[in-house]
Amino acid sequence: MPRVPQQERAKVTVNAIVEAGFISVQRHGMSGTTTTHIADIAGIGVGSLYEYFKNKEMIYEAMHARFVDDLVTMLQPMSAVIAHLDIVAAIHAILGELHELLQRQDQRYLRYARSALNVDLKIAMDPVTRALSEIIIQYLLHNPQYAQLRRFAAMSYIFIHGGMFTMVRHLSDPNSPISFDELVDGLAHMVNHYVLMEQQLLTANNAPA
Amino acid sequence: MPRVPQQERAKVTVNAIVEAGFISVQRHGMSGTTTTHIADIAGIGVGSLYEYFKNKEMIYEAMHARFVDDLVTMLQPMSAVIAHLDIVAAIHAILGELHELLQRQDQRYLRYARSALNVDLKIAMDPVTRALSEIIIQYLLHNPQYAQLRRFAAMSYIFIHGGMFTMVRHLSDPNSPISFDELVDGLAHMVNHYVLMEQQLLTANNAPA
Amino acid sequence: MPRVPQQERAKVTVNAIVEAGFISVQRHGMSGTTTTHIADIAGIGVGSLYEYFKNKEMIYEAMHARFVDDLVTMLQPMSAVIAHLDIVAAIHAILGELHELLQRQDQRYLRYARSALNVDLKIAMDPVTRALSEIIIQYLLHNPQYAQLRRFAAMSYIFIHGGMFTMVRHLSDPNSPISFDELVDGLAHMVNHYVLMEQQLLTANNAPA
Amino acid sequence: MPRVPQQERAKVTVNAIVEAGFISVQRHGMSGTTTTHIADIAGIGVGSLYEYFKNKEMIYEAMHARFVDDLVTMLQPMSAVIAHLDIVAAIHAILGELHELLQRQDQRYLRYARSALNVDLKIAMDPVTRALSEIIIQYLLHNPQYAQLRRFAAMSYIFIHGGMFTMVRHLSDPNSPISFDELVDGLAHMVNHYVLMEQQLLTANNAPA
DNA sequence: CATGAATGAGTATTCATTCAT
DNA sequence: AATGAATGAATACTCATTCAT
Repeated sequence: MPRVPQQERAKVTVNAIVEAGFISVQRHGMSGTTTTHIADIAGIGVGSLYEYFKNKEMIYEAMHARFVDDLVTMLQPMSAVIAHLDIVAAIHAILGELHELLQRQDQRYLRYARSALNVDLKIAMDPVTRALSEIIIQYLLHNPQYAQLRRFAAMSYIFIHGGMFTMVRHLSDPNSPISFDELVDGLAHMVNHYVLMEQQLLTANNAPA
Repeated sequence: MPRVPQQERAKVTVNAIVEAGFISVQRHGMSGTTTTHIADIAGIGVGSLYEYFKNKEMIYEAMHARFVDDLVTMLQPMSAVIAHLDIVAAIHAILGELHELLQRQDQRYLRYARSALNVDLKIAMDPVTRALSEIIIQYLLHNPQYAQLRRFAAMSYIFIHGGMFTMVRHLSDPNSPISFDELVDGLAHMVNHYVLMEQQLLTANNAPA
Repeated sequence: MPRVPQQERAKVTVNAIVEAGFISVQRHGMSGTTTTHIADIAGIGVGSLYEYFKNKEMIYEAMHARFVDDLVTMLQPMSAVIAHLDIVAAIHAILGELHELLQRQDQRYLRYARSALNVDLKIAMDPVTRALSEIIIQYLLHNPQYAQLRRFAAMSYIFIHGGMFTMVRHLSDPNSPISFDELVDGLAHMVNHYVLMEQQLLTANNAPA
Repeated sequence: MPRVPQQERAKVTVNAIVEAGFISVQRHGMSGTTTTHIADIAGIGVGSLYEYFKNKEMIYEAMHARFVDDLVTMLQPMSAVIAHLDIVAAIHAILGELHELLQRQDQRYLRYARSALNVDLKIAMDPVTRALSEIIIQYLLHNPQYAQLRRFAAMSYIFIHGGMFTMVRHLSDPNSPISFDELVDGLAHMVNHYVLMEQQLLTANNAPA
């Protein structure tokens, strides 16, 4: 029965375990990661893992929570800045930050995402979705001309899931036929053109005087 | 040492093994699949697996090849029909076929893709990319007005990877916030609007003579 | 190094540990009992167990001593009363008390005996044997007609071990073919008939003068 | 999923595992027995245990079945002989055989019973009870004078459980206050006197006309 | 060709015991 | 005295792979 970390020392240990989890996935992949690996990297005994985590699965959950948390932490403060950019620049900004996050610490999160983005895992991306929605809402408040887009939910879903996956895949693919900048530029214009065209169509529909 | 199947009987066995692989992944998931499962389902002894495949990994490779092959086989004949459709209808047609393929045989391929589409596996999607390119080329020959799109490679990459992943994820997600039709419609209009806007911009650039 | 409890507080703790031992065996069985369980129930830290007991085994020993002690404490005062009963009533009295002891505190001792009465444990039943002997001696002093029974030691041994085991087993067996009263009655008459018959035989042997 | 042994070789292995189980319990006690011990003694790999037994528990079950089976096999043919003996001789005969069975192969079964007779284990002694009942019935057919004993079920229960346990305990106790012969003699006369006295009482009740 | 029994290195998990605070 | 975090040896069980028949 995993204990709730009460002492400061314990919190340090819990943190070390999660860190070690990322490092192990980085080194051995997710299915190649063993509890012994994690314990060794964390510099603790195997038994200690089970002081704080019911089982290996719970360590992965904690890792995922950390990942999502860092994603959200990265996204939240961007809202204010992004609202004043045009769509292409805004997406460049967001994906640039994401890129930096994934590359951080020798691609720790990229390696993790590569294994975890397997659709099997019931990855709760909800907090990320919510953080992005918040950004979009702020954006729309500053750019009301985009306010009546159709297919809003679907396009968000596609952008979040497809965009994330494509980016992780691209960053992991040494033989990609396109450059990273081309990918980001593509995603940005994909959104931009969609929005522009929608706006145009809506205007045309409303104008018919 | 796995032999190359020379007799007809051997080909039948190899086929049975690959089939059994899909069925096992369907039943137990990829990480829950064992060589014994596969052998049992295929109706042969475990030892026999190794007559035709060097190891388990090779069976997965064969399964992937089969999957890609079926994807390509599905795509190729669509070329002719699609060329005469508008973009939205064309994408609906393609994704509809893909949907049917993934649902086939009690979601055999969907279950497989769910496990396999994690970025870890060096899934060679090249043949699929090539088949799609062929469709697009045929499309452009019939619709020369779209011929000078910018970011062609990037958009293909995004569409193939992001689209595929989003679709598999959506089909596997019981709590998706959008319907399948909304997803397909979203993907179709994403492409359509991009193309229309590009065309408009290009026309504008070329006109002002 | 376990200290001998000198302070009052320490005695309280030792007692709490032994109590906790019984409760844990009751809840989790003997092989399911861990030092952590015991410490938690006793409301102390694991480390503290080792202040008073060299190891887990010693806790079990203390529990056994307590059990035997309570058995003896129960038996001793019965001597006076029993001496005035006939054999059947006497045995009913003794087994009735034993029954009550085993049922006490939600079958605390019954659960313990169930695990402990396996022959592996070198359970020292000597004090119990001695207490019973004392009862019998008192009984014989008041009932001199039974004084020259043959096989006295063997019958005591059989009664103490076999009787105890059978009773614990019966109380633990939900599907026993006989009722508890039948069991007690059986044990009582087993002894009674033996004694009566012996007496008869002895009288016959001594009489023919 | 343990396979059903089909080849002759497999049956030999299954047998070797059960044998090894007894030997390991003999050497290390039941709780000291590990799957590795058993495999080593059986001269096979650990994995092979699990080819034929779902888990360690199932091995113990097989051992118990073997033990009960040997007990029954020992008892069954005694019926004919015993019917012609007086009660004391009959019980001596039965316990003598039991003694021999427990001593066999360096006390293999004795050591097993010592651990297994723990009341915790839901040891199904039913077949043994049935075999003994058969003996008793045959005995009564030849000795109709004993036919109307009261407390028949209870006395059988006491004799089987208490007698068995007492015997195993005695054989395992180096400091027993009585000899084995005294024990057997005690059990025999316990039954004999009970029966004699019952007969006497019944006769007295029926006679007084 | 085919088999399936045998294998054993590898894995997650437990728990009595220690010891720094 | 008391604690509880840390430990790591030990354990049951799995499964890809081999090889004698």
